[in-house]
Amino acid sequence: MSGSSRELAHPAPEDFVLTDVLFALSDPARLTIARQLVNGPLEIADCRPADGEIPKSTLSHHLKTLREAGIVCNLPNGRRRYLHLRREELERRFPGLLDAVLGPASAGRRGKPDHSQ
Amino acid sequence: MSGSSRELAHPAPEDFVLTDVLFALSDPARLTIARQLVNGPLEIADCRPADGEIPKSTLSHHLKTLREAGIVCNLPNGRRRYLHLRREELERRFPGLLDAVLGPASAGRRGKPDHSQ
DNA sequence: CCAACTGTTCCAAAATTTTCGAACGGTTGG
DNA sequence: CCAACCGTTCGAAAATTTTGGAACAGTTGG
Repeated sequence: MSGSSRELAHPAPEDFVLTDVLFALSDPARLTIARQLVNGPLEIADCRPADGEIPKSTLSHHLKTLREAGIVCNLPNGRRRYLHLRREELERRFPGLLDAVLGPASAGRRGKPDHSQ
Repeated sequence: MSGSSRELAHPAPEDFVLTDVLFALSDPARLTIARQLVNGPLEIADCRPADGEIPKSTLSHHLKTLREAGIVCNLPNGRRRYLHLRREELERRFPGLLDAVLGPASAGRRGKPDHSQ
């Protein structure tokens, strides 16, 4: 009845490390995931790019990187999970960072030119 | 006589890729270098951390990563070189990003806790 | 109860990044 | 002119990250 499948560890805001946050967001796939959360929480299955192109273990690893950096919170919800941005906490720790990063729609990919804007 | 040793390639602002910028700044050594440039241009030799702990080829690679991301401009100056932040261009392309990243003095290192602030 | 479902963790291979010695290439002090 | 300098590039080894299949662990619909 209590909503507790497996609670994952989330760092406290004072333990957020700037370079870890930047690193987590420096991957196109992870940045895309973070951008999808701007409009509110999402179930993990709904964070997938297109079809089911990306293996679930790979997605899970990306989510772990985002979670350990303090960017997202991953909460159990029945047999699913909810993912949401830790906006307030990130804003307090690194003012302006999230807005600057998630604002532009130019994710791009390392090594390949980006023409999305 | 003309100040031209070897001109390095610098990307145009419209070619800056956000993930590349974030990646370049996600390394503690590179973030530190970028922070040292906030107060104005520096000769490369003056960007060194402490003594001469870091090999020059390693430093050069970090500078290359920063340069190719569009974060710094590396200009020949006699037999030395000047390094400076591309502030205006970065600000135009990714408003608020540089201020958010270079402002806090919490570089930290991946894996190790940071207590600098 | 239990089969199906969701998503994490384990493990190992592939890819990328980091590091640094050595070689090289302009530039200039003397 | 040329030896010393500064810093980049080359090349290869070490370290880290990325990827994904397989196993595992809650949760719940029927």
